[in-house]
Amino acid sequence: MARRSGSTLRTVRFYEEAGLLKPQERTEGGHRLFTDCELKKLNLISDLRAAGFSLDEIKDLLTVKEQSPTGAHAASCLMEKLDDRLATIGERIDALQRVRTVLSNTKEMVAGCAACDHSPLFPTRCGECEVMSEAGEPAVDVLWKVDR
Amino acid sequence: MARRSGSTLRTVRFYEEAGLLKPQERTEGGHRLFTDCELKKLNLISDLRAAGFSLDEIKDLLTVKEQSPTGAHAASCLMEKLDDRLATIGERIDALQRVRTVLSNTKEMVAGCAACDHSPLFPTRCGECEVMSEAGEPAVDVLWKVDR
DNA sequence: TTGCTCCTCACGTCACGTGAGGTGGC
DNA sequence: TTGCTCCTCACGTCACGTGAGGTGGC
Repeated sequence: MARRSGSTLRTVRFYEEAGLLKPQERTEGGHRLFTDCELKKLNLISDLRAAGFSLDEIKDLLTVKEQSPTGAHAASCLMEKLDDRLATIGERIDALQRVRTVLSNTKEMVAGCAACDHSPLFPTRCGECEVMSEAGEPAVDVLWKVDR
Repeated sequence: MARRSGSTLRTVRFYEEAGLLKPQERTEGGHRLFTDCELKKLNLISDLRAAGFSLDEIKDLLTVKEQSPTGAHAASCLMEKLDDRLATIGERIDALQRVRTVLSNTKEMVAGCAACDHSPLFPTRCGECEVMSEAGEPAVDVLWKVDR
C-alpha cells in the first residue's frame, strides 16, 4: 500500500491515527490490510498534501458526505469547499510564478558576472560595478550587490 | 520590520537564530535594529518559504558569495543553484495544476447531484446511480461514489 | 503614570523521520 | 532456519505559534 502510492509506512500509520485511513482488517499478526478504495484515498491525500493543504483541511473534504443529511446538501457543500480549494490553489500557482520571475530575473543579471575578472569590487562592492544595471530587483540586491 | 514584511516577530527571531538575518545593532534595551537590506532579505526569504524551500536551501543561496573565491566562480555557482530552484518551482507548478484539474473534474461530476432528490442510493451507493458517468476519476470514487 | 510594544525563556504543534527491539510469513 | 518485512513505542526534527512574566520608550 505505502509503496504503491509513493509514500511511507510511517505516513500511512500517521494518517490512520489521524482518522483519514482505515485498514479493512488486520491479519493474525497485526499486519494492516487495505482495500483498493483506500489506496485511491491515500493517493488523493498525497496530492492534496503536495498542494499544501493540512490534514484537517483534507479531512474536511473527505467527511462531507457523512455529515450531510441529503444528497443535494452534500453536493452543494462539497462544491463550495472545492471552490475554496481551487481558489487557494490558484493563489499558490500565482505566488510560485512570481517567485519564478524573481529568480529568473536574478539569474539574468548575474549572467553578466560570469566573466568577472578578479574585480577589486568583489565581493562586497558589486553594487558599484558597471555590469550591474539599475533595474531594481530587490532579490539581486540581497543575493549579489552587497554582502553582510 | 516584521510588520513591514508581512511576517511575525517570532519568525524574525527564528531566522536570526538560524543565521539568516542579523540585526545591525541593538538598542540599550535590547530592541533589534535592522537595515533596509535586511528587510529585502526577509522578503526574499518569505517568498522562497512560500515556494516551499527549507531554510537550509535558502541559506545555501544566501551564502554563495561568501563561499566563493572569485566573482566568476560565485556567478556560475549561483546560476547553477538558481536553475535547480527554477526546475523545482516548475515541478511544483505542474503538480498544483494537476491537482487543480482533479478537483475541477470532481466538481463537474458532483454538479449533476445538485438536484439529488432523496435517492435511496445516498449516501453509500452513489456509485450505482445513473447520474455518475464512467469517467474514471479516482478522486470522485473516494469523495463521492462510496463511503467508508 | 499609562499603554503599547518589545524582550527572553520555554513549552506546544504539525506532519512526519528515525531508530530500538520484537514478530510474521514465505 | 534464514531474510525480509511489518509491528509498536518513543524520541527527534523543522518552522514556527503561543503564552508567561518582565522591560523599554514615547
